[in-house]
Amino acid sequence: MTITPMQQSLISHFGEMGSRWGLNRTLGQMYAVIVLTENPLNADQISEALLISRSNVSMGLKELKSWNLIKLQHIPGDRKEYFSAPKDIWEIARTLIIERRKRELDPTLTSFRDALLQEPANESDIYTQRRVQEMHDLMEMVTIWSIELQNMSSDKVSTLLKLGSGISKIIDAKEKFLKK
Amino acid sequence: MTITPMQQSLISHFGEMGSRWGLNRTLGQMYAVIVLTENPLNADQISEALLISRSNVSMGLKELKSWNLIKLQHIPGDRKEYFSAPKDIWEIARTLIIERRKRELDPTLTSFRDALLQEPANESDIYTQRRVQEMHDLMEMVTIWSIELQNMSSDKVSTLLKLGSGISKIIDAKEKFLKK
DNA sequence: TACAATTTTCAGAAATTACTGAAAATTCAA
DNA sequence: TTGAATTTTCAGTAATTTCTGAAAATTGTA
Repeated sequence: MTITPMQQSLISHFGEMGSRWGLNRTLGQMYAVIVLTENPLNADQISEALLISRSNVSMGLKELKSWNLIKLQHIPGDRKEYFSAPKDIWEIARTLIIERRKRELDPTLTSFRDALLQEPANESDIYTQRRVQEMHDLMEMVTIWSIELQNMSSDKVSTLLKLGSGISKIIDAKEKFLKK
Repeated sequence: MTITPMQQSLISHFGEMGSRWGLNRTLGQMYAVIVLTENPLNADQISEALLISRSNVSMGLKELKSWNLIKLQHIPGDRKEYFSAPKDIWEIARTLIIERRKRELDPTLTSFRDALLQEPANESDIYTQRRVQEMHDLMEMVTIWSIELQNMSSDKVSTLLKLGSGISKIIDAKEKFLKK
C-alpha cells in the first residue's frame, strides 16, 4: 500500500473538500484512497496509507457504510474485511445525491411543512409563511428531480448531463409547444 | 425585533442545516432571520434576535456578503447599515449554486486537471488517472450545467424544475431523434 | 477638522468536533 | 467451545472552529 505523489495530492484535496461535501477531512481522504485504488483495501491498509489510527478508520468506514459509498467484500483465505468503491462513477454521484437529499432536503421540507400548518401569530408570521411556502415549493421540485435521477440509469443521466447548454433550447421548444 | 415561535423554530432548523450547507450554525440562523423578515435588519437587531454578540454578527455579515446572499441598504435618517435577502427565492437558489460551484467544484476540477497532466509513476497511477478522468468529465458537465443555470431567468429555471419526471420522456425523445 | 456613531478586527476563551489507545465485543477456524 | 484475529466502542485528549469583549478603524455629520 504505497501512495504515489500524484495520489497523495489528490487525497489531500479530497480531505480539504471533504468537509464541504458534508463529510469531514478524514472521511474525504479515506474515500479518496478507496476510490483511487484499483483493488479493495482493508482497514489496516487505509490506516497505514493515511497515517491515522486504526480506530479512526473503523469509525470512518462505519460512516462511509451509512452513506452507501463503499462495498464490503472478502478475499479468499483472508479474514480481514476489504472495501472498495463502485467502479461506475455515476453510481457514486447518484448515491451522493440521494444521501445528501435525505440529510439536507428531507428534514428541511418537514420543517417547512410544520411551519405552514401553524396558525400565524401576527403580520410578521404571515410574511414568514409566504417565504416558507416559496422555499418549500422550490425544494419539493428539487426533491422530485433528485428522485427522478435516483431511478435513472447511468446512461440516461449521462445523456442528460451532456445536453449541457442544449437544455435551454429544449425548454424553449417545450414552452412554444405549450403555448400553441 | 420580536421573534415568533414559528420563526424561532425555523431559525433553529436553518441553524442545524447551516453547517450542512457549507455555512455554519450561526450563519444559517442569521440568514434565516434575514430571509424570513420582511424589512431590512441592522446588525444590532440580528444580534438581539439571535442572542449573539455584535462582533459575531459583523463576522457573519461579512461572510454572507462574500456569498452574495444579502443586499446592503440604507434607511433615510439612520446611519446604520441594513441588510435584506433577495425577494426572489430563485435568485437566492441561483446564488447558492454559483457560490458552491466556485468553492467546491472549481478547485476540485483544477486539482483533477493537475493530476491528469502528470506523468504516471507506476501502474497504480495509471488506474488513478483513469478514475480522475471520469470524475473530471462528470464534474465538468455539472459545471457547465451550473453556468447554464446561472444565466437562466428565474422563469426558465422554474419551468425546467417543473418538468420533473417529464424530463425522462424528453431524453427518450432526444435519444430516438439522435438514433434516426 | 473634530467627534460621536457605527463597524471591523483580533487575541483569547468557549464550544464543538475529531482522534487515539485501550478495552470490549465479535467473528470464525479448528 | 476455545481462542486468536479482527472489528468496534468509548472515555479522555487533541485539534479545530466559533464566539466574545475590548480596542482599532471607519464613517458621516456638524
